[in-house]
Amino acid sequence: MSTKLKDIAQKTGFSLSTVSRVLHKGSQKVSISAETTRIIKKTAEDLGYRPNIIARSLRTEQTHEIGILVPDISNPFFSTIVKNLASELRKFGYGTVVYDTDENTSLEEESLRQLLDKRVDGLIIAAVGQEAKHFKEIVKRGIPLVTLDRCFNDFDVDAVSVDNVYGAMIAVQYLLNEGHQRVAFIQGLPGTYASDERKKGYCKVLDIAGIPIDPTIIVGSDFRAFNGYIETKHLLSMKNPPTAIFSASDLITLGVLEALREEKKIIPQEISLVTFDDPYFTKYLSPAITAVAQPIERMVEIAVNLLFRRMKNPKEQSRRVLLEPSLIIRNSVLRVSKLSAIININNTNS
Amino acid sequence: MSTKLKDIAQKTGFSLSTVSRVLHKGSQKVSISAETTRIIKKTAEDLGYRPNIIARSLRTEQTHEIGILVPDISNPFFSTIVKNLASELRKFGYGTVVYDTDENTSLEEESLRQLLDKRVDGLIIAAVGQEAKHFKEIVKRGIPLVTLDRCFNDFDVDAVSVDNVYGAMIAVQYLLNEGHQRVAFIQGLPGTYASDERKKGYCKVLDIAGIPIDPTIIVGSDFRAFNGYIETKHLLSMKNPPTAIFSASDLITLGVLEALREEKKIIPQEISLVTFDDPYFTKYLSPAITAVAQPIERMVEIAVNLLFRRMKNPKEQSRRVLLEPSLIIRNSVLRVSKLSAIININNTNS
DNA sequence: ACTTTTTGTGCAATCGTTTGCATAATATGT
DNA sequence: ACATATTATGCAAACGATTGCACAAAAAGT
Repeated sequence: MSTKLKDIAQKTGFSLSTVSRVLHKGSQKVSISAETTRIIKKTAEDLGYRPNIIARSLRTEQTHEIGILVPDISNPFFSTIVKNLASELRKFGYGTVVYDTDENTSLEEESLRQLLDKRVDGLIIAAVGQEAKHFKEIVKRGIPLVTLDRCFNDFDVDAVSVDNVYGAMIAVQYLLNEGHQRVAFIQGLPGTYASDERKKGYCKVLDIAGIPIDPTIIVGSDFRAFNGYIETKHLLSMKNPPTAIFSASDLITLGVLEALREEKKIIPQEISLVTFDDPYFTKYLSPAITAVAQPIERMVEIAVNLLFRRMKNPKEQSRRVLLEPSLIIRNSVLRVSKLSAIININNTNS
Repeated sequence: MSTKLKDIAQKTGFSLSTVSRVLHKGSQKVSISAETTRIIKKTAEDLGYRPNIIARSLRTEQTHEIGILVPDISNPFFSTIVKNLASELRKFGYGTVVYDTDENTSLEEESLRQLLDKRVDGLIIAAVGQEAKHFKEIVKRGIPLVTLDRCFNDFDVDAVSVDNVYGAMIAVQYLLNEGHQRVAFIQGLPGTYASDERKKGYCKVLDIAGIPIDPTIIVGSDFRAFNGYIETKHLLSMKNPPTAIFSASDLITLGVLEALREEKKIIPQEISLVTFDDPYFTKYLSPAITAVAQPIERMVEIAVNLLFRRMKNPKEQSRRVLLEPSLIIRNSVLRVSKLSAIININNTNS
């Protein structure tokens, strides 16, 4: 087996405690002679000592692991988040344990239980829905938790997300200003924070512009590509089809693209498109798609920050950080009339 | 704190050992009365007992965790693999610890060390390059290891991968049969198994077809999108540009698409394109891209199988499984002349 | 009725660390 | 020169589980 403290103790003649104290920087309360330190460190090096973190965790009741819960790791938006989280947390000496909840609340509960069984020191989660009772339980138990991207309305917890209402507003505003009057919205899973907020933004702008909201062109039921596909097919088949589509997420947009290709509709000549999320592939498409970009690196950085703050100071008032998304204008929107009534919105969202 | 065995022992009056034996199905060598079992199970339930897996791991020297190493989790090919691995391993009661090596050998070594520190029970890896000495070390130490996707030439270890040579061959064969004479190859990181094998296949078909290999149109230096972008720009600027591009991976292809869009080249009218890998977005593009698809689910299944077999039987002869990829023909290739010399290849790769 | 086997339970060691407390040796202050 | 402070080290008890061994009681075999 691998070397342990005992081996080093035996070889050097020092006690287990002394060896432990030398090799474990933490406990500086006690002093150790320079010579002893040297000898022990050298011996440890020679023997290729690596601490048994399992034993350490058992004793210290800390794992230095952060649990991460995402709805779908194969979605590039989340895999990018996971990648960034891992590298950010690594800087602070923390590892990550990632679970994919498959946009499924019961799998989410199950995964959460597993993470707790693993005794993670904290959690960063992008929740499936608005069902928060299992998470509230966690927080009550004093386990640091930060929500990322997906927020809870009725749960006061550290959170970071993009301002989804505002993001939807700038997208729809842009479409209207280019002269579109009939803009469809393909939403994600109703009940999820991201989807509902985006819908709010969509409605708000139509309202400001004085365009009546037509519920028949607010469609969609989840965040996957197939949803985008099926709803686009449906929208195109209407007697009075929309001239533009605003899509609630990157995957949905993929489905939209597939349907448009099948139906031989040319973007933007025959239909315009704006999407929420700016996955890496949007800029490679022809035409490139106009998109609402989320500052992922910044979100991740803030999430980690909030988490560590919480870990240091468990009693502190919780904070909710909303970041401003930006509209990246590419070539997927047709200007259908000369500018008439330019509408203007301000980001007055809390 | 959470309930532990001791609490249950105290509450029921039985000893720690008895409680442990009831709650831990494993040790069936000893029998326990049905009544006792009932009482203890009920009490455990009531108290919401959850075993401390850290303590358990310390004692049993098993973590029930499998370490996974991938070069880039934000690449959809690998994030799909990770997702599938996690769900497949979960079926067997194993968790996963995922590390992203960022296509970087020294980060790979570092990650490997971390995984060992975590005492994972086995490893499934997609290695960065052909540098295998750190992995050989692992195998010598008796830790079960399976390589996935990326194989080592000079390292006899359980491995599963697609037949990359064959995959490249069917792709290039198809291009030639559609009448292309000048086919460029944009490779990935030279020295990696995947890239080198695909290049072999490319060369082999040209050889069979009697077309001399032009080293100036074998380009590229890594698996990322920017590589595809820059090399496509370069290929298009040649005095004698290729009529078709065969791209070694999905991300490279994204870069190719970006460059083609910038240069206003229409696919397939002005340039044809076939890509290795069949990431989920290929079918959403217009035109849809012809691609060499890898049977990811099958690869994952086999990798997990090999791993468990190895864990059961450490001495067994190692196996290497090569799966057959398939060409998914879509609309990114132009037929440039009527069929003349149809070439035929057989999958005679070992 | 007396061995032998089976069944049910408990004792105590162990896994590899960390850390509060005790203590010996040395240094410092007066 | 003596009291006190500081420095350097070791002892032993945790952390929460698993498991070989011992042993009593009950069942089975003769």
